Amino acid sequence: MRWSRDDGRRGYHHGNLREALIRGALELIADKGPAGFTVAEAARSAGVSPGAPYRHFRDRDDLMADVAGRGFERFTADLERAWNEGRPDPLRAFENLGRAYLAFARNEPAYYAAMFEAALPLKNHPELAQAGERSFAVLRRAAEALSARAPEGKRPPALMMALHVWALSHGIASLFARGDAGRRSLPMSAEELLEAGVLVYLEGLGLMNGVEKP
Amino acid sequence: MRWSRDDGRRGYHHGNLREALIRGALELIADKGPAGFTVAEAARSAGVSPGAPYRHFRDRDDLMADVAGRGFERFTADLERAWNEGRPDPLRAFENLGRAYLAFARNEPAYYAAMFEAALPLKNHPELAQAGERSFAVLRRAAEALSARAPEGKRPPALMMALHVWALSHGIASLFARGDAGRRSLPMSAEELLEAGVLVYLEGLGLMNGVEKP
DNA sequence: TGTACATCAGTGAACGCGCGTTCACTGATGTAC
DNA sequence: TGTACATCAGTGAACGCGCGTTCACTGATGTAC
Repeated sequence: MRWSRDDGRRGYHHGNLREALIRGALELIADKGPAGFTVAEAARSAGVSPGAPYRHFRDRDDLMADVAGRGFERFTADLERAWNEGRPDPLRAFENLGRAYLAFARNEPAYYAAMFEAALPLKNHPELAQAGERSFAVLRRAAEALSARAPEGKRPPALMMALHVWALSHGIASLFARGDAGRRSLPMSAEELLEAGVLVYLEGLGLMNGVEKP
Repeated sequence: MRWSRDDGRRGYHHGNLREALIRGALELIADKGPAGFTVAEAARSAGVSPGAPYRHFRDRDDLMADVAGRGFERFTADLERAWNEGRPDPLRAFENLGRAYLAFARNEPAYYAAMFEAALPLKNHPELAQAGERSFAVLRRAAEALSARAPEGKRPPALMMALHVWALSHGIASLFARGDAGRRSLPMSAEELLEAGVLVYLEGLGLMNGVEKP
């Protein structure tokens, strides 16, 4: 079965309007935030009439949710790649995970904003809530692997660890690493701040025994 | 000098239109977020014509910045009160500070959103940036007092501590304690999550020596 | 290979709406004498 | 105490604008025969 010709030429009419709208939406969100994105302008940026998007999306929220969902998919993939199943060892893999989190927030501010600042009613978008949980699951699995380094009986709860690291990462990302005008300045890089925080936290959990301190 | 009569009756015309507009703006922001707030609706809620607000505020952003600035003032006051100059002891005072942070985010979601989600260009509102720094200064002073508990030479940098705690608090507040539909659910209270995280973090810094663990 | 038909992506005009902001005005209040 | 005047908060109508969404349509493409 073939969806398009082998030379990559687009299909009939506009072709990939759906994709073009998503790309346009991302640019708008990156420029003006989730609230500044409009269907009309996304249509314009795709060179299409204002009614055309409604062939592909029920309404504005539907388009927004699609963007956020794709964001979570990419986010999950990035986090998985960074965690790399705990290689070379859980601690370093965990640090890579943190860096990947901030890198995503920094490099994909539009996706990040759609995912966390669009305030989409999760009840109306269960598939979006699930996509978000898949991202969190990576963090949680990593926390479990790290927790398992501790002697049995002294293992910190992985769910709590994952929540702490998520909150710290999100806090740093939204206070110091976002692209817009509301960003606060910082006397060090967001990545350094996060890495230092995570190391102190793991130390506090007793998970750094036998690891040289930087 | 008297601004109004002793019986509290408002002055001539509307009287405290400025205050009424701020109150209206807060309700709107609480309901629909900073992006959903409009000057027209704030005027309506104050029972006044749509042009009237422009006697008190240059434009929409000016009103928004005023709300955010007041938010920071209250926030600073709440944090100061919770810190209470480090009484009864720095550790407990620090925990009180964390609780006060979350309490503010939870009880004053409109102020909190205006302060952290309105994406006001801080360059155009230097007095707002300063108000934000005064809030942060409370955290920083508290971190300094805590850091001073460690033996000289082993004292962690207070600025870094303050940034970590701020980021963790903000992350928890915006992921789990905000009032709107985008909130994630949580298997424990946001307060418990923050307190546990801060304790682990302080333990990691070696600031919990001689303190009983819960 | 050619033709008739079905499909459906995109058109473009229109709808009702609410916004931010301006402006000449009005009228309640404060004040100088 | 009374009067004339200055002030300025709030009016209400208007502006230009852009939005989300609908709808009858058109025309390019795919497909059945």
